[in-house]
Amino acid sequence: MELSKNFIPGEVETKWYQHWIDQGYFHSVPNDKPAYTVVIPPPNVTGVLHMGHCLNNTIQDILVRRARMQGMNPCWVPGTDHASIATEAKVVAMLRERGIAKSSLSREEFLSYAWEWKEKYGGIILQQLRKMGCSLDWERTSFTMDPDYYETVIKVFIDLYKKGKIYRGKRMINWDVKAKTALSDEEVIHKEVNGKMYHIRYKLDLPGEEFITIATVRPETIFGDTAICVHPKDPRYTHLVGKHAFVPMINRRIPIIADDYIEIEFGTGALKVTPAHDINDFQLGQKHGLEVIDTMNDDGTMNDAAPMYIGKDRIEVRKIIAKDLEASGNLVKIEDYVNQVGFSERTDAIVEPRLSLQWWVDMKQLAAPALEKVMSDEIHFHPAKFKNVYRHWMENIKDWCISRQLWWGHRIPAWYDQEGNVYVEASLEKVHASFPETVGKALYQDADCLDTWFSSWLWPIEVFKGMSNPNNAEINYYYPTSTLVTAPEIIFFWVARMIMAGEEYMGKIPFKDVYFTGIVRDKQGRKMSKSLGNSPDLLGLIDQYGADAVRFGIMIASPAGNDLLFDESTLEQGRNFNSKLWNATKLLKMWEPRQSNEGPIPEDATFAMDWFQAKLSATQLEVDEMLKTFRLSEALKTIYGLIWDDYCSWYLEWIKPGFEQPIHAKVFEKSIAFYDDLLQLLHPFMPFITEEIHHMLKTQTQDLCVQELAPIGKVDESVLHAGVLLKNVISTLRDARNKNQIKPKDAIDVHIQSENNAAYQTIQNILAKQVNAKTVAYTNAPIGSSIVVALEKDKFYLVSDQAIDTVGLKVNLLKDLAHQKGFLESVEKKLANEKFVQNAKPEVIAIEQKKKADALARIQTIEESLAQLG
RNA sequence: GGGAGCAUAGCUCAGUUGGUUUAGAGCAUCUCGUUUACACCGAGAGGGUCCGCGGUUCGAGCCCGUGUGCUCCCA
Repeated sequence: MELSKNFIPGEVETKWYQHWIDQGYFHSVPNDKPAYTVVIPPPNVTGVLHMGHCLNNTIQDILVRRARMQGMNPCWVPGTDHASIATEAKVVAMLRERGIAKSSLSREEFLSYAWEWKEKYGGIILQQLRKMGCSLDWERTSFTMDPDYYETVIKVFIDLYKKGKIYRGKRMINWDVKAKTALSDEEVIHKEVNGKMYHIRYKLDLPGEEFITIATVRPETIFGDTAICVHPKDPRYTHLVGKHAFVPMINRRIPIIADDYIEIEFGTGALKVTPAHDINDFQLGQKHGLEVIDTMNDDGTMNDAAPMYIGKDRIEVRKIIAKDLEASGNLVKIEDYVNQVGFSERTDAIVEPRLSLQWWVDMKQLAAPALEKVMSDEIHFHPAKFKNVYRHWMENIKDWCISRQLWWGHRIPAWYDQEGNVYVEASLEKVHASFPETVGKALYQDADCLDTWFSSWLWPIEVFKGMSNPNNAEINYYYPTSTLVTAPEIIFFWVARMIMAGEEYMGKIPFKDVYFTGIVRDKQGRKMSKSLGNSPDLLGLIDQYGADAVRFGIMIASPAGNDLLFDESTLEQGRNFNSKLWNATKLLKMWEPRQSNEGPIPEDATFAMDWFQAKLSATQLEVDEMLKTFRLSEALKTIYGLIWDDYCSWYLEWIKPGFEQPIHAKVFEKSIAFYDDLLQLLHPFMPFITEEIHHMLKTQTQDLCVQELAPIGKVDESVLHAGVLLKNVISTLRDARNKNQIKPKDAIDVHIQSENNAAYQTIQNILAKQVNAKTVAYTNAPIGSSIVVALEKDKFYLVSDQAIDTVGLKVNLLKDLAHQKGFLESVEKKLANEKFVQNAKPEVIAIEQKKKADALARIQTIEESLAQLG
């Protein structure tokens, strides 16, 4: 069979993915094997695959495929999140394009559009995950608004309400003026913005023309001012405390109060207090019993509290009012000022602090056990540094605002009567049943939906119907899940809350390990974003390089716990690795028909096989340890080196028969077996090409995907050391050839001067092949007119037809000598230090003494070689 | 303002309880090479006052203090 020049991924990927699905390899049912459960962080139902998903899901797939090979019963559950704000925003935008305003639709009409849209576009992302090779159990695909999931969310709301952990209250919330909804603190992104600081003077209610000047970045909110506050010890203002001033333009009279919250140095030292529009002012207002005047509508425009600007957007008003204040003589000055402004994560609108009646979860009690589980390492965080972040947040936890003024989501199960009484039940019928006094009354349901995360926090439980069908066989088998792989950005949104829900509703942690991936950034370290246009098209990259290469590229550049600087060159490296694997296959296939059973296995081939076996076992152990500790990138690097360097560059060259010569059948079979082991080791990282080659090597009884790992063999350390020696000799002699400009084609004669010839005899054929030597001989005395090379205590004389560059040789030897002498000196100094000899452990001293002996021997060898050069 | 983390080769990173040859890998760079697996390749080389300063120790990339720079989280 003639193989194509290079590996062509496209067809192979489609073929194997379909085959794996057809065989049902990814579908899990409870059995007597240990479960390895992973629930996907559900992407937004409207989402498309980006680099972050690629990293995150590649990692999950590696863990899941590895578990499958380890004989566990892996179950990786796919699904999507209804993502209320993001999805509703997309549907609104879609409707607007069709000329339909959301406000013209009833709730039911809007939701039918939303569902239609979800059915059409939702889940594209799940298709894309197949392209990457993810071994998800598609029969378990879940959605946070599936009927039983929906009921569960409602049930949890009612339960927490009845336990007194959910309440309704008027609080300052973050208001998204574009989406017209409340946001949780976590949904607000603070950015530095270049703004202005306006100094505005307020006329005092005193005889004469006296003023007090305040500094603010938000002059448009002056209509909501209900006090001016100064520091009680600020000598500039003490005489004014208790007096009054007038708000410019509307001339409303407000008190001047004192509070040590004020920073004397900041601005003018006098603060305008606007309780309706600033969280700190609100608290100050509460403390001092100030009035709250809301000056804005829910879309961010001014209301009738700001009579001259009604209906104008607050940002626009900021510019206009500056001019108007100037005209009225109240504007003292404007300075440039950089401040932090909150933006909505979803709509990027500037968030307005707003006083509003919302639903809240009391977090204090929920947080305590969830904190403990992580601090005690019952749940392991990888990397552990995130424990600090988690603790800090949990210890300062604030109540969770869970109502959103949206239609797409789980509608809050609360009904109100005309008197404003609240009845919380799953349906109107149940309200009537539980509260007979409501029968016959006009009740209306809360119009709001719940925060998306109020459903996501039940994900590891409800994908197995753990709430809607408690104690079913699946939840009992799969829960707690094994590993959660997610971004550190959602540690509070999601991870912390899942732990709380797990404790509250299952009495158990939801997962044992949490692996936090890095954030994917571009080469310059910038976050990937639509606006920067630095987010590559993932499917395009898969087409270009192949899914395996993309997986390789993203994993090799992804150190545990660090951000990943995405650079297409690592994908190239992945593609090159594909080629390497492909070419090694070609070589083996070329040898296949040349097998021979005649005679014993050559001694050098035996050595090569023993050595690679030892190397393979040693590396398998290493990789095992790395994967256990989630050092995936390191594991991949190690496997990469094992295949490319040890197997291809060394092993295959060592056993390679001469031109058109036969290969011993036993050696061939062993080489195929080694290669298959390597493919298996690599499979979780690069599933497609490994499965393909696995089947090319020979007729297989089993797919690689489900092949269990064989126990790891014993590591023969002495063979390993012999291999290191051989490699060193080869490299050293090749270097000498290079430095002396001996052409690769010119064969040389090698004479070895060693006290241990036996060590070289088994490997001399390999040595000859690798350094292109006609002969390898042993000697007790220097060989004239040769190139001398020293390695440890042994000397090698290379005889060639080429002229010898004795000058160059000498330079190198002298350099080496200087290095060795310097080293010897440092060792001797250490050994001469009495305190060292007294305090250091005996092993350490022994090592130092060996270092000294080795260095002395080496110096002697070099000096002899130099003497011979004359 | 509060908290956390990071600083090792041009780049991205390893470096496990302080001692395992005066620091390792991959990529990039340079030199040589088209010898039937592979130029998406092979062989080889160069490249680092381990951020500065101070301390503990017989001994510090690793521990302590301090300074500087960067990143993230919270307000």
